[in-house]
Amino acid sequence: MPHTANPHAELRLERFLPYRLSVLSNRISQDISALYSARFNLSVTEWRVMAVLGHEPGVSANRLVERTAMDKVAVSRAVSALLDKKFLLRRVDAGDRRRSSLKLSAKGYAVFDQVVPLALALERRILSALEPAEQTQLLAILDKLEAAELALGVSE
Amino acid sequence: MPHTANPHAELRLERFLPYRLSVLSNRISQDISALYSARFNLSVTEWRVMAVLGHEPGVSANRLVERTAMDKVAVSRAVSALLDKKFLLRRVDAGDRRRSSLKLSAKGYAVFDQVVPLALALERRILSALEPAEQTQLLAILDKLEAAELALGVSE
DNA sequence: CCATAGTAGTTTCAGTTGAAACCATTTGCA
DNA sequence: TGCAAATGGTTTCAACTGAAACTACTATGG
Repeated sequence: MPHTANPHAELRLERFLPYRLSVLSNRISQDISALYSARFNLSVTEWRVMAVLGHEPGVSANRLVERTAMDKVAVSRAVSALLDKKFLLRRVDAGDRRRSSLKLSAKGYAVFDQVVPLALALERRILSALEPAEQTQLLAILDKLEAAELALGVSE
Repeated sequence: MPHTANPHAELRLERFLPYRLSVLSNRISQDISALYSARFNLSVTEWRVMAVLGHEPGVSANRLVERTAMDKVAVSRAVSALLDKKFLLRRVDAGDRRRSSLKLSAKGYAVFDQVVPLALALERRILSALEPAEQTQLLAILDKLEAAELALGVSE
């Protein structure tokens, strides 16, 4: 039975790609943050900073900004919170005294070494919902979307 | 040349699925919101509420919460902002006076009808970075991940 | 050298957010 | 009935956020 045409634009939010990505990614981020937020009293921003420093010790705050896609205010605050918690060491750069070099302290590494396996396990658990072929496809798709998004955005 | 083993856990943020999803989805959300935030003075939350109501007129605030994955405080505020802007009509439910039924006003539909095509065009533009086969794959993968995430989370 | 411009990082301030408390109403059920 | 529990929705309050202003330092061009 044909019905009267809807005179308005059609959009089904639950089929709309950007919306789906946003909801999915927020839910996953929450799951991940549940791994460390309560146990180690870390915010998402703080954890991201630690994650970069665990892999790339000695970088500057500025480089953290590039690597984490967070803004410099957020990074500055995360770094100072982590310094308060003694998870980080800061050394002012001899050559350029505006800049300083950051790395995890022993205490910071202790946390990092506990969180990383949990995070990787959760990632595997999520991926395990997919066939091996789909896992490969997803990675390829993400590469392309990231590249396209950079091209798109140029974010004024 | 073999190097000394890194004694610490290994995590490369830029290869870590949850992180990649989060960055990608935030960038895309920003692109979308650029379509309506300045022009129509809408926040993301407000737009989402309008998007649901454009498709499902007459639902309650509570149902908006289910459908948008936003919390009820956010929905409550978005609804009241949209009422102020005269984009929405509210009618208290006769049967249950705690509840009310919401829909877009003519003014609201005018905005909705302008934004929807822009949003869909952007979605197509993003998907056009992928081969047709990949587009299909992505949708299948999203379905599975969403289902798995629901199973995982149970998000207390 | 000095002055101007640029960069690294921090602080301020004005929103925005969400958890918890709240109010109004309805639903069970003794 | 009538009263405790549940539900729809709003308000409050404290924490979080980002743009813009700021401090400190370095680079550059005259």
